[in-house]
Amino acid sequence: MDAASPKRRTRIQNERRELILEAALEMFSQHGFRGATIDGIAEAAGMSKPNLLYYFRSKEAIHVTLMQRLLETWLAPLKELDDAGDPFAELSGYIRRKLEMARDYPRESRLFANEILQGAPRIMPMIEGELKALVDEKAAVIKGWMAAGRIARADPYHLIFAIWATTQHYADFDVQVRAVLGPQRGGDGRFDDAARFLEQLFLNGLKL
Amino acid sequence: MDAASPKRRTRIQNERRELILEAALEMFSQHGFRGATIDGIAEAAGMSKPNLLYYFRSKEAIHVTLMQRLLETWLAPLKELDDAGDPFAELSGYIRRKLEMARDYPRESRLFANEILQGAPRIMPMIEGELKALVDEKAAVIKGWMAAGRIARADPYHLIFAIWATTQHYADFDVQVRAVLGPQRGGDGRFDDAARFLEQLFLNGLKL
DNA sequence: GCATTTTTTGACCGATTGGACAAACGTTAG
DNA sequence: CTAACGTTTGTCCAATCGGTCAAAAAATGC
Repeated sequence: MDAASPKRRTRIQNERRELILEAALEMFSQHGFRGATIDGIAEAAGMSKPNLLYYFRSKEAIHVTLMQRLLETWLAPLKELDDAGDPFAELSGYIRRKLEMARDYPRESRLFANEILQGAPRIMPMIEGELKALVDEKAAVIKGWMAAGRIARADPYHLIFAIWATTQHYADFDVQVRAVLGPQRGGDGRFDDAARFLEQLFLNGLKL
Repeated sequence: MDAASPKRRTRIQNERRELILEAALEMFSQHGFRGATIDGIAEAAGMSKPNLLYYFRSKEAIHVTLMQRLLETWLAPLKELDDAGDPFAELSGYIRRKLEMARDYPRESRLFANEILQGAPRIMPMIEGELKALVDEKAAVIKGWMAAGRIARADPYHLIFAIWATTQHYADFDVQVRAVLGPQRGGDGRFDDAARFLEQLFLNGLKL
């Protein structure tokens, strides 16, 4: 069986595949799936198009590999939300981790945003599967905190959406954020300002 | 002078241009600028490609027209924020209007999101001009409310970003929201649930 | 060393892209 | 009715798209 056999890869294969995925992340996150081209990715990766297609059989194969990796990174911060911890500390930590991801991995955030914007044609199963399951689980945790009177009552799903939206905004809408804040305030400090604001908004908003 | 002359248009020209813009909104918002094709837009508008190019000289001309219209609609809700009104009522009204726009004009929201995601290559001047000026003005209004001790102190720019992010999320990430909420909770009621949650979050978050 | 396997490339393919053009077709004012 | 103008289309174009293929070049195992 070919398909089931574990893929043995040479040193060069590992290196070149990383190069390609790095270049593809740049292109897909900026232009979307249809907007990105194999020629463009190949050029950015410093190799010829047939050479790229020697390592990935198609454009979609690159995208699939990228999305699979992405989702693991993506779900990690929410997985850390701990039932047994202090609700405010847990939520505060989650917001901080998500904001750090927007700061350190903006291209991954935009890649994800592009896919969802286009109707999630290639990752719908993962959204309805893994992601929904995890959100259901953590929403129940938050609901537990509310029922125990430890934080104010609010819809836990929409709370999670709000955390996603506000944090990812600083990656997905980065050029707008920087343009509106101007040269001074739009500098490196903008993430610290955002962290302070979001901490206040969510923690105050959930006070009893 | 040709460029400066006011464009006189026949009845048919007005009708067909509207048809094209409607079809283009659908395509651009789903696939981005590069991902959308003239052939696709023409087919969706029910006409041949050369016929479409009789009404718009190029793909970019359609996009520019669409973006110009969009920005007016886009800035309207924030423009209504009234210095003289009650701060909580004003902010609450602004959130409600933005959420209604996400519900009623999701394609416009996604068109805007696509453009910003790609680095705003075609509307950067408007972002740095009109949009920044309006945000500066309204941020000053909010700052005034804070200085007067009418709402809690917080960064007004990041407050506006947070309102944008949370409301537009329900248009831009609609498929994800619906998938996570599931068939029952993801129905028509999701916008009412979102409205209730955001009202609580922001108003509680800004209480003194 | 040599034979085998892996890697790289130039040339090429059919399909699609954005757009040009002239000819044909409709509409309408006089 | 007819001339002028507005509208529509079929055909064509060069460029680019995703992808193939055979052959050359480089690395590797012995």
